[in-house]
Amino acid sequence: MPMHLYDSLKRRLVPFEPLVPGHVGIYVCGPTVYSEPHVVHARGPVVFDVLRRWLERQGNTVRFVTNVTDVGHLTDDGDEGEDKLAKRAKLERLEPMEVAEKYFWTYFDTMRRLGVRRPSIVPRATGHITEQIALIEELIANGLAYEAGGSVYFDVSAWSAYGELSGRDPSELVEGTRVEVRSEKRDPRDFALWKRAEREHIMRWPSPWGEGFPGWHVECSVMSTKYLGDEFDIHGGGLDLVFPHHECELAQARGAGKPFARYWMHWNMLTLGGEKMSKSKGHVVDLAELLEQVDPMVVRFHLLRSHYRSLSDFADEALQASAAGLKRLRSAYASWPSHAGSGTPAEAWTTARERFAAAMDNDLNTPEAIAVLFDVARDANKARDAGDLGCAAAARSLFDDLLAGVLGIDLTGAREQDQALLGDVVQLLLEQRQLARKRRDFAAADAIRERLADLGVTVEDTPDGARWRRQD
RNA sequence: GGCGCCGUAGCCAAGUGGUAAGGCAGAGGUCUGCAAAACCUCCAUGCACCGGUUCGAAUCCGGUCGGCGCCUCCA
Repeated sequence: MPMHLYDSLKRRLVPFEPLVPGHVGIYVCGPTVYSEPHVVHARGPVVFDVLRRWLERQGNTVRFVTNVTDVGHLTDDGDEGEDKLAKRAKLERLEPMEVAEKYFWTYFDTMRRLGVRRPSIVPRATGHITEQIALIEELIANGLAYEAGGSVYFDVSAWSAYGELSGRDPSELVEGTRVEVRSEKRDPRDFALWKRAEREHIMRWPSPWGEGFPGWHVECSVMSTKYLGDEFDIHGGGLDLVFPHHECELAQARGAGKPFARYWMHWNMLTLGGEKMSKSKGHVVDLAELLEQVDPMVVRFHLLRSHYRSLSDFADEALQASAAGLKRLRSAYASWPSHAGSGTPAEAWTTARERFAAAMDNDLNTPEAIAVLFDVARDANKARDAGDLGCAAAARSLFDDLLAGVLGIDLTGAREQDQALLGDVVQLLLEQRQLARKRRDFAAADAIRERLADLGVTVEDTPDGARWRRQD
């Protein structure tokens, strides 16, 4: 039974088969690096990080490409408004590239805290201007784009498939009240591939049509196919990118003769008290602030506790429930022995592993996979209490494998805390022992030293007080 | 106006034709000097509502009500 994924283009669950067996190419639309990351930026990276880990575990080599937009993304709509980077640069009195650098690293540092591994390649729009110009020239040659006043537009009327991804009828798009009319465009539905740079525009490159800058959608068509091939496996993004961004990407790529993505995946929005989090409405949770209050792993765990195609609510109560649940899994894990003395061998959890795999293979159903782990926790605690340490140890390696390895939930953090705690606890015992020595209760003092020695902690009395170390 | 999604216990959240996962919170119990943790038991005769199809529906169809998203920048 192969993995099944929901394909947004086909609008149904389909078996996933990589174009080249054993190799998977994934392209995910990354952020426009012009401001601090919000929680909304975390869902896609976390979900795709898990997808990547799961595919690799099936023996695939995954090339994971996430772009970073650093030019061409305008504040208002596709064709008017200021460039987001340029606007921010003015505000902060920085070079646009400085703005991009700053938020680029903030973004990836934050993602790393959430356990998101670095992409294989992180292409930037400004680094692929020549490729974008080449694609635009090809579209013009194919009769799908035209130049007007130093700008180039995609001719939607010439591409009948336009609307296939978002399920829109191109002829009805005109009816939309908010499709603006701009004189140099032949049709209000047309979108910019290349924009003429006005005199004051600070981000500009030479092109066959004069100085200008690329439209927002072109970069993804170009960079995905450059690094993954004209046809590649998975293209991902937020649900709100389906239209117009992905629709336009698809039209541009196919219009240039590229088969493009074979599977489209879109994650759903985050809500706060039932309302969609929206950057433009200021209704968002700042990630840095949130991470001061909760363990990054709680955020990751909470995101995975709902299916990626469902809404996920970040209300405080919901987040706290995740924190409490994760705490239970971690403390259970910490209570299990790391190596089996005797008892049930590793195949004790075969069924659990199968259930976990079935959930993951079913369109990455992480909530169900997590439910399996809670079942394991309960059963392993029971085994532990019954003295079946082999079974508990096997559960521990299962957690290492699935909770840490596949879902990317860090369990060593708990281990480091345990290490710190060990020191404090030994110190406490030494204080009690010192009190015993003071009242000349040497039997008690010696008992403490011997019991610690049994546990592998050597105590040595020195003129400066007691010292301890682990015997390894 | 067009397209689409959703409505499952106090909260979060799976399940998409075979008789309601899991988590949090809550109640009772075992254990315990008392707690905590852990474990056990309980916690939706019902999945917004009304019809229909079916041997059988939370799941399919129709309608009603309610919430939301996209059609502008957003992940």
